[in-house]
Amino acid sequence: MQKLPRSFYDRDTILAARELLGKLLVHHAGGVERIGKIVEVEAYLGEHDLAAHSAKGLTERTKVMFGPPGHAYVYLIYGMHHCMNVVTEREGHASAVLLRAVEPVKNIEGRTCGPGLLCRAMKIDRRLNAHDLLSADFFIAAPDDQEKMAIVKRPRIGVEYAKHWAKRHLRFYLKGNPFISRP
DNA sequence: TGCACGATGAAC
DNA sequence: TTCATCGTGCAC
Repeated sequence: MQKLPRSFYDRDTILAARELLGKLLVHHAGGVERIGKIVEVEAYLGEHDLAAHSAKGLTERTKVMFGPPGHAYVYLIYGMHHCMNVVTEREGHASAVLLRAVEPVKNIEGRTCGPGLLCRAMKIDRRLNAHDLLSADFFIAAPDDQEKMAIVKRPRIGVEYAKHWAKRHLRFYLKGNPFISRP
């Protein structure tokens, strides 16, 4: 298991999103190490992407997306669910990758097939917002034995308001994986 | 200071 | 299809 370097995040968001599939999300909390394999993601490309939170510009909430790559952007949605993103590209370019589903690997209880569910199962909440993913307690790593899997491209979920951006295939998941949030 | 509205999930 | 529930962003 090899922790991903800063350079993994400091590049094209679509490329980073696709390569995050199959990687391991690791969170140490309360003396417990929880690990999930990332199987579904969505790319949010920056201020010009009408589906991205950063389309509203630099605000208190979105400032993490404008920050340096390799940090977590965690927010509360619908007043009750948390969503976890990985900030990508150079500082000032407000892009990120939303983690939509993971496959349980270690110490995972409950379902993980959805952005809110995976945060609940891995004990991720807003306290981890802006957390550096090159830290010791919260990071993403490449497994020692990652097999090459076919990737499916689909439109993103729940962003119908984003005009033509809603049609773009910026959702990626591992073909045939049973933990995908929706087909 | 008030208010409309979600990058969701679960129930009906 | 409906609803729970609250932080954020923007209008007043």
